[in-house]
Amino acid sequence: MKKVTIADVATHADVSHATVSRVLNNKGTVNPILRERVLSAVQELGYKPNRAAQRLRSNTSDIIGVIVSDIQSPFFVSVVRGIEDAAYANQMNIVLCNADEDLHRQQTYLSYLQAENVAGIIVSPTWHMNESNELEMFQNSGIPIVLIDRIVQNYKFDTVSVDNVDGAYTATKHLINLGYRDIALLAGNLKLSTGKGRYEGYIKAMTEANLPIKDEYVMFGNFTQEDGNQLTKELMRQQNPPEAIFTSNILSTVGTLKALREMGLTTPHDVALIGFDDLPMATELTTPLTTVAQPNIEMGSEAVRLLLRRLKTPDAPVQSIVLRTQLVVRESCGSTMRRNSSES
Amino acid sequence: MKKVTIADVATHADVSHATVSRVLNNKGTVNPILRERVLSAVQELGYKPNRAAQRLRSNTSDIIGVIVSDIQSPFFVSVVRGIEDAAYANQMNIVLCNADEDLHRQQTYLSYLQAENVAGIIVSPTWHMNESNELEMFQNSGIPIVLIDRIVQNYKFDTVSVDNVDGAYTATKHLINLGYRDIALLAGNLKLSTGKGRYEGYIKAMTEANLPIKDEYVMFGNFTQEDGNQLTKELMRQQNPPEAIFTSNILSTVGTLKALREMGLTTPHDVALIGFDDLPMATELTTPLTTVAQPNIEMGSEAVRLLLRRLKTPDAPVQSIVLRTQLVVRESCGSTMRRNSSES
DNA sequence: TAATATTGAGAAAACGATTTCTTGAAATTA
DNA sequence: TAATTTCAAGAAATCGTTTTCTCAATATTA
Repeated sequence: MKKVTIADVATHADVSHATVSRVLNNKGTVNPILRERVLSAVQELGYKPNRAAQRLRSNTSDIIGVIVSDIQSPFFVSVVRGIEDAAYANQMNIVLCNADEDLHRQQTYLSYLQAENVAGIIVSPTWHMNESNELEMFQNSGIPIVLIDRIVQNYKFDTVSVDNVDGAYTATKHLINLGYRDIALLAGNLKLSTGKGRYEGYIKAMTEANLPIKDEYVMFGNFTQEDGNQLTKELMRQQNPPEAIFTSNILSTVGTLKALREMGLTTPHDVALIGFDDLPMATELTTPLTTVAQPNIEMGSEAVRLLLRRLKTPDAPVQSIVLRTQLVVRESCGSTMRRNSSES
Repeated sequence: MKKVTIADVATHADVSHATVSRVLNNKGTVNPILRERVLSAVQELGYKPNRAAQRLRSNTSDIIGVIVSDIQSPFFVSVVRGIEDAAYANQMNIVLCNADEDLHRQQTYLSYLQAENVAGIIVSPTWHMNESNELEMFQNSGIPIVLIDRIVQNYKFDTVSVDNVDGAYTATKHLINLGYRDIALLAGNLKLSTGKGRYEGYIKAMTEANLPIKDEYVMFGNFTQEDGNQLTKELMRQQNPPEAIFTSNILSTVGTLKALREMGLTTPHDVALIGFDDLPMATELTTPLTTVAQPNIEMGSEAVRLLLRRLKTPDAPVQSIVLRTQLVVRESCGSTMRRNSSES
């Protein structure tokens, strides 16, 4: 019931508590006999050092704060998995915070983590970010920050991201190669590095192929399932609906899938579909989904690696890791353009 | 750069640090003028109380430890979401630990959380549990534990679970009502309350309908996707494969879905399928999946509620909350038994 | 053997808060 | 006005560690 402290161990082993500390931390030298006494006293009493006291004294923490903008997104789920595994492997723990795409909530968590004096923070900031400068206070706070997935430029933080332009380019190009010309983009918020990069990749592929970029085919949402659903319906209800859709994040893709089903449309028959970021169930869908897959787990572990590196060498130059995406061809784009057959 | 402490605020406001503390915690009485001075000093210096110091002194924590056995399971993802939301609403934070169905890892985390002196722990224990008594030390440790989803009987902890027997009974009954007789069960480990309860519900429904329980139709796995995949293949390769399968957890269901696809079988044509626990993508699958849905989010929030209750009233009687499941009929069981037509 | 170096371990300081103790001043009462 | 109560705020203790300081005992060197 009562908390057992280092003093209890000391009296039980008949030494000073300084000696107990020395034994436990392998600092200094201590007589093997006393060491043995201490060790068995620790064992006997089930002593566990109080982390709060340790943290207060040594001013270090083994906690990594993780702030994601949507804890339920399959993308973040696997990123967090990657972080957790890497953290555990390095005897660190994570406190998981779900900002839920809410700036105020993100602020609350950042402030909390700072007061908590965590070792570092891995954050995928909400898209409201640029409007103010919440991360400012961390610039010189001594608490290192690693940005993951969503990068904001204004700060000198280590970052882990994916080559969004290239991924989107690859996706769009894939559609073009299959013969599609009227290709729609479900874009994300351009304030987001991901939204911006994927938009640019789309533009690049289209212009390179001399295809017109039509305003009515480029829909901007906020990377949510609801937006994906809504915008897809708008898209497909137009007089000339697109032949293909590139949904530029996973939640939009899910929204699109649901919208198409609700409208009684199928892929690739009625419209081709390629998504950004893979889905565990992608192979089991009505039509197995073609996507540009991200190395989610790896993103997580890389973020931890960067964080640990910075903790070890605080003055190392800022590092930005850009991982590559991978095109995973399944069936939702067909093997060639189907427009003619579908219009027959 | 330098950490700003209460002493800094005190000198800046030209008061003692006791006064600063009083202002910040609204304890005792303090002259409005000084209060104002303190408040603006806090503002000016950007002072944030050091949590480690607070925790050490007051011996309280606002952290809830959460240990799940698989951070990537859609089930736990939404449970955690429920926990996170409820925690945030009560100014508490969660540190998320993924035991990954590994007893040693679970132990490490439990020990960590205890040393960390968290306010309480919500845990869904791994199925290796009964073999030893890891939770023993928490019996009188003053750190309340809430068991969620998987219940172990030996301890006097508050629990949140689902009526597994009833849910499985409902699922099996649903299949029986549709005319299926050769109904297979993908059971989980019987050491797990969930595995056991769902097994019992199946048995109950079968015996009640006077249907034989055939050994070759009851497969035991460990609630993993791999087991689901493997066992389904064994099941369907038998001379007389079942007409219907009840997969008793979400990961088995996913495994089964993949197995069926790999074998070129479809639901409900070749075999009917009903799962336990719903899936976000259930409606978008090749055949929309019929399931017994669990109130995942609610389970999470209830667990937090129980924890907070116990923190407030440590001696309240142990409470066990049992939530109900809900049958969600979609298409994977067909609208009636198809055996005859499929054999034509 | 005397002088110095090394070692071992207790005493005490420090980390940054909260809370109790204490005291001087102001306010109330007789 | 003197005695007593109330109040406001500083001084000091406390939480449980880690680490520095200190000093006695032993080992090493000349």
